[in-house]
Amino acid sequence: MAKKQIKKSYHHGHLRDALINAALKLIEKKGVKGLTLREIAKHAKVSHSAPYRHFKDKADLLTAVAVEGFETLVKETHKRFETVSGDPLSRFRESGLAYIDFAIAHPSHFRVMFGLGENRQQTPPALKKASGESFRILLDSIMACQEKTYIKAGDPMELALCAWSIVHGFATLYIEGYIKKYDYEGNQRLKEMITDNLYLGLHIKP
Amino acid sequence: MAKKQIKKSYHHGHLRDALINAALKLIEKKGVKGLTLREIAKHAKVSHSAPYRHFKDKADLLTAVAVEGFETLVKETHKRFETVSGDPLSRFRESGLAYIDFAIAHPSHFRVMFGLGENRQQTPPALKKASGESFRILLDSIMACQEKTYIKAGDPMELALCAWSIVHGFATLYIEGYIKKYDYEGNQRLKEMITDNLYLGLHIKP
DNA sequence: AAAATAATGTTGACACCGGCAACATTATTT
DNA sequence: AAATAATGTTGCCGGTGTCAACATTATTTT
Repeated sequence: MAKKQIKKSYHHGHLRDALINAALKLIEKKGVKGLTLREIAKHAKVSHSAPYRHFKDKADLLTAVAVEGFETLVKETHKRFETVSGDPLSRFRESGLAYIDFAIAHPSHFRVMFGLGENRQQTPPALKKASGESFRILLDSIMACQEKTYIKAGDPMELALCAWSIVHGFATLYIEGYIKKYDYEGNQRLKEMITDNLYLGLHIKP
Repeated sequence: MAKKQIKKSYHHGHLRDALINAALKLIEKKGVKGLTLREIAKHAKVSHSAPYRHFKDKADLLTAVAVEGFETLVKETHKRFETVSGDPLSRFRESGLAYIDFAIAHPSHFRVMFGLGENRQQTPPALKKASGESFRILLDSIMACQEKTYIKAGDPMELALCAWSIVHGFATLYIEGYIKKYDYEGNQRLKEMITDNLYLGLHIKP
């Protein structure tokens, strides 16, 4: 509720969040490549050097944006769980579809979430945590499915990795333009086919 | 064979290729992000503006690098086909493993091959063609498998997309550091598990 | 063969970018 | 009230992509 302050003071008050939001807006509009620290600062109505009081450098800001992405992905996935039966298999399936839909809805944001690697020595802890929580959803639903023998036995970690791979691969190929021949309904079908093929691979009973 | 010329002339002779090679070397060493047009030119012993006689801009050069990547991927896949039985199922499997191994062996190059999308209006024709030839391998082996009823019936295009998705997703997640807990042998196992899970999804007979 | 033209490479400039240091202003602690 | 920390600004630096103007060489035309 400390949001509607009249901005008159020298200090901004919520600059860190404002910068992340500005970055998000600019990313959606102009993509990651054209994203500039100075333009972000300008949008937050602050000088070009101000961001350095809140972020070590540009990559650090982008890491925060990526974290934000994983967090909203988790939120949206949970929201979609409520629109579907409590059956663990339905949840498993829904988590994959939510992942793909998120990527398609926010391609640039999605790229930031995964396009930071770039010879990085190691993943920043905040990012590791956020992405881990997203992965956790997949892992949990797989284990729940295993308990009901919907999914074959085996290291759930590895099975989850397989599941993640297929939805991530599809999402990536889609937003990079390698899957285009199908209109929206066609893609809807494709998405389902992907999860179905995966299920066949992990299923016990058809 | 026109390669061993004494370089003394004002004109370079093979500058286009030289630039692509220089870019490849620099990409392997310093990653995509740190890649600079001026440094590429310097490595090719040419002024910072010379590349513009052969490429429209930096993105155009990177597109050429991406094309080169798909071409060598195709070559390496064919090479590996010779190390394996002529059975279409073995070839199908080998094409997936070759894809993953290529990405792991040349992560930066792989990123260039897929990291250009970035709100691109449409894929450049040369890139579309090169990537299409790579996809063609997958498509052909799937159709060959279908003829022998190794793989279930259905639009081979969609099945190939599923196969591509899973290996591409795994490769991407691996090089971005999201799959790290396993040493090399472990990953070998994982790679095989991925293709195996995929096969179970596409198989007719176990 | 000479001249005209095209292709290819160089130099120098421009605006912009990320990042840093030095300084200004405001919050917080002592 | 004074000292200190936090936060924001200004000005600068080297480096980058790109372009225009110019230089040199290759190719085509006459």
